[in-house]
Amino acid sequence: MASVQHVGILRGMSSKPGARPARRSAAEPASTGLRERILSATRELLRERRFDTLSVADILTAAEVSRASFYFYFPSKQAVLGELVRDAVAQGQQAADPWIGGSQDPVAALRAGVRDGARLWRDNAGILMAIVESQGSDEGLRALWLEQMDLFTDAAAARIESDPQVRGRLGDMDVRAVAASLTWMGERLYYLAAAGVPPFDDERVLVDVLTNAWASILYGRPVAPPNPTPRAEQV
Amino acid sequence: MASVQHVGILRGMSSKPGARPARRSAAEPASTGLRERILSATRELLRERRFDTLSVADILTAAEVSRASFYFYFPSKQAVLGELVRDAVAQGQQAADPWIGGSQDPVAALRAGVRDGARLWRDNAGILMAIVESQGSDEGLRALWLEQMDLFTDAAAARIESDPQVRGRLGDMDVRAVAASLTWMGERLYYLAAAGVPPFDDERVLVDVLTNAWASILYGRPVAPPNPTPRAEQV
DNA sequence: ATATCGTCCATACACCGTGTATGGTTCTCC
DNA sequence: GGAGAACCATACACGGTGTATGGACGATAT
Repeated sequence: MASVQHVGILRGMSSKPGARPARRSAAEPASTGLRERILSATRELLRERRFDTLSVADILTAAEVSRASFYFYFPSKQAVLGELVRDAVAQGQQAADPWIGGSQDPVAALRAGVRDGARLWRDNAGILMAIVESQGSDEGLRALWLEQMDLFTDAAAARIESDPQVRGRLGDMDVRAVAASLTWMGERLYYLAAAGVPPFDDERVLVDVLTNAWASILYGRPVAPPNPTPRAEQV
Repeated sequence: MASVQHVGILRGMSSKPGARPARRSAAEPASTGLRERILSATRELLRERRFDTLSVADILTAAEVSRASFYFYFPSKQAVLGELVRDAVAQGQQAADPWIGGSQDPVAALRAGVRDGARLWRDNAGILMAIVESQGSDEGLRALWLEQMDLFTDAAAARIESDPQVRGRLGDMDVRAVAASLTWMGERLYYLAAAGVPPFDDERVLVDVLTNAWASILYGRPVAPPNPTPRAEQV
């Protein structure tokens, strides 16, 4: 029944009905475009509340926008979230694929990538948690998220393919599948960290574990954390 | 605002208001207890529909039960799901922790455990998908799921601790964290498989990848799939 | 046998959230 | 000075949830 519509959501995100705002004569330097107001109000609300506890009415109040205006710019609450997600992911796109530049030590580069991911999630916790949680309720958001994860997977898979060492280690295993599993493991752990679930709420633990997993699977070596808190010295 | 209530959900699941049903004089051998009817009707509906597209009204129709009766047995739709989840997990509890009995080859045992997990998810796809997806909307279900995952994590952590080989390999890494990451990676991949997301919708790929991940992280060795479809021979 | 309790049903209702519709205002640009 | 863009207030239809209310029937207790 609820199946093939919803295409509008992805569209609705970039459709700007008009370009220039106007009104509010002289008074109230309150703001620029309502559209932006809605976006940032939502972003702000998401910092303290879960997406599903948020009603359009809440956003309306926070953004000081009328109901009619809201629905003029966005087809739904979900569309707003969709745009926020795209923004967040795009913003941290370079942080996207692990081992960015060809650093000398691949594991160190890997760790840096993982850490970037952690920061991205920390800075956009509410938004990213929201879309992960909306997987079950909204077709459009589900598709959007799968799409984003696919990008990450592509990057990882390409990296794996390009490294004969790693590629060989994986034998006749499905490379894309391995890449995808790594991506999704990250997604899950970052989410749990954002949700405050121990032990992942400790960023150091999170990064260690994730880095170790990637390194073990790809390079076959366990990773001693580079900054051992329990054990001092030894830079 | 929505914070500290909801304790009732976990309670509500096991509270059987009465024990023996009665009514329906002679006609309609239709059924036994309404409670069971509700449960299995929901289970059945979940086989084709996502939980959030399900209304109590739908369940009512499917179970041929009145609204009043429903709320007599369950405080909410979520409570029904909660009970279904408990049942499902308990049913496959033995399949719960990987490497069950002390099989000779630890990796083979691991693979068997992973496969059991896959089956559990296949048999209860709708229910398990539902609870994963409800993480964002319901406090009670979130707690329930975290609790279940904790059980799995406990089992894995205990196993790790008991094996000096593995324990040593992990160095000064947080063992529970590693165990938890393995658990959650599984949760994610099983979920994606159930949702039909490639490449995990292929059970063989799923099992291979997961087994390889566990083996790589714990035993430091990549795993060649035991039943290579691409390459024949070599039992 | 009658009271009462537990199981169940039908129906109705209060409440809240969503998305749409209507009609009106003010500003800009042609 | 008229068209139209960018807004606002309000109201409403719709659908879902959870809570009555009132009543029927069978079982058990008195």
